Amino acid sequence: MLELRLVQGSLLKKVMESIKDLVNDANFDCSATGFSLQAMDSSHVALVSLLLRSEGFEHYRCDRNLSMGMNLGNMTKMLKCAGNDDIITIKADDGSDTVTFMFESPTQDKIADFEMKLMDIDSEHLGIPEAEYHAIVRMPSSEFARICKDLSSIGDTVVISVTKEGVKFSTRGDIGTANVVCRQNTTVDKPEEATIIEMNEPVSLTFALRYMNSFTKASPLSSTVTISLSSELPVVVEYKIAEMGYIRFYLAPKIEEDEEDNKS
Amino acid sequence: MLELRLVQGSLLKKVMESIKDLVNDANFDCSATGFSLQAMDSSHVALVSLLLRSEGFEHYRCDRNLSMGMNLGNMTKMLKCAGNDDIITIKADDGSDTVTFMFESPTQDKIADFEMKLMDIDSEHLGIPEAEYHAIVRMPSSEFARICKDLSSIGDTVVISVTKEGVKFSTRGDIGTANVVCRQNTTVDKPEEATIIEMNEPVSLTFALRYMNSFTKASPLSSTVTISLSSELPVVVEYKIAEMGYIRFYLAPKIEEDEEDNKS
DNA sequence: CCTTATCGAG
DNA sequence: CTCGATAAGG
Repeated sequence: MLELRLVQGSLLKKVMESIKDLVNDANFDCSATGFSLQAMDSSHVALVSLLLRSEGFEHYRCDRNLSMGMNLGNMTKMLKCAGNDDIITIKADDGSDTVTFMFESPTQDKIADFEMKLMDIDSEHLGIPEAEYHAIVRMPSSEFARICKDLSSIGDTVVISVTKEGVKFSTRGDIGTANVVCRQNTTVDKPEEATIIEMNEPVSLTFALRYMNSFTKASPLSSTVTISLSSELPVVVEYKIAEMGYIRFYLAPKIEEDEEDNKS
Repeated sequence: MLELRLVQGSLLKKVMESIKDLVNDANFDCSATGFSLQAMDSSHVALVSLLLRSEGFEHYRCDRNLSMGMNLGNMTKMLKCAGNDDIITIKADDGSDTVTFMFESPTQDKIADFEMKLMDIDSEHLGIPEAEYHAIVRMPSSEFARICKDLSSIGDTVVISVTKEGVKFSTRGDIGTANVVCRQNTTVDKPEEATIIEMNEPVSLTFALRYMNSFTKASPLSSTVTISLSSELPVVVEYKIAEMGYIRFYLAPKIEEDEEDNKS
């Protein structure tokens, strides 16, 4: 028996909006710890890792670990039927091949339940080792989204280079080149507007903008984004989910032929 | 000679927006009582009935009964040329095969007239008998619209079931099922937010969501909608038009094979 | 937060 | 051309 009651239902709606374009089907894993998902994108290039901790739910009952295979498109359709300030409850009976989403309007006058078929999905659950990163950049999520969108109108890939002074996003395309530099800046009115760079070692890595632009769909979940970079490691783009956990996107850097001199 | 002056011209614009997708051509009937229309939708499944009483017009002159066949698409095009707070006057000379729409801006700085050709349309004017309904539900029109839209992302038909406690809207589709229950609720701040159920007998009927979603295009005309249901009778979905009349949509229930036991 | 208007995609 | 999604206003 599973029953998870999330008062701020819009969180789940936003989570789905941010991964449904990347992943078609995935297993949601439910344990005493929380509600989580780990999945490769459909072209097996990027990885999504979601955690919603049990403490973030108003009510969290999960009698035994459960892995529920869902079609994220269908799940998104159903969640779109929830109002933005509805309370969402996820329910599943043991051994059932369906999951039920219940939406309660704030006034309790309207109660909806949507039942969705579950599916069997093979998935290797990858252990993701904690790693030391050469550089960690924290910046406003909207600014990162804007930069990725802007650069993708010029080129297909972005080179992210971090030095003590700042982080540079560069691209190159048929019509020209573009560089956007964000200086470290901690002297802002609001902490979420800061750009903070923790750097042990300069790093410069190339990524496909197509994926970056997918990741930025999670921007509504958090006002800041954290980008963790190490040479030869996948970049981690993380959006914290207030009081609950995070959504993290992993993407391997491109090894560019004309950047051999970046290798040490 | 016909001359109808409607100060709140936006009413007529909204009326046209709410029926132009359902009906292509129709006769507008003009008498001392008012300006009215009755028409089957193009697939002869639903029926629209509009009444704008003469008292609702600032000036209403209709020397003799007149039936004017109009192409509603063309009429809508012309009405779109009226500002939302323009005064609209409908004019027709006796025996003329045209109708003129005159739009006056509130400041009288701009006066437009659009002349449209009339057409001959056969139409059996159906007498719609007043009926006793098993159940009448009044609820916010926006809520009804939202429910029909949400359910149509899951299935094609909606089962509307009324009990004393509330009204339930249900559907079923490939990806799962959905039920939305609205409880009777009269204790709200504003009367137009209430959900009121008058029920003589429980009723459960099935309708095509495609038509329901067409009907809800009339939501801007009224903050509440009234749904009148009886087994074996067409449902009536009514939007009152303040001070003037109503627009009513009639739709026959589907007789579902697997619901034979609903028949008494 | 809901409604409406404008824009972009299929 | 219709629709959905987004952005602005109430």
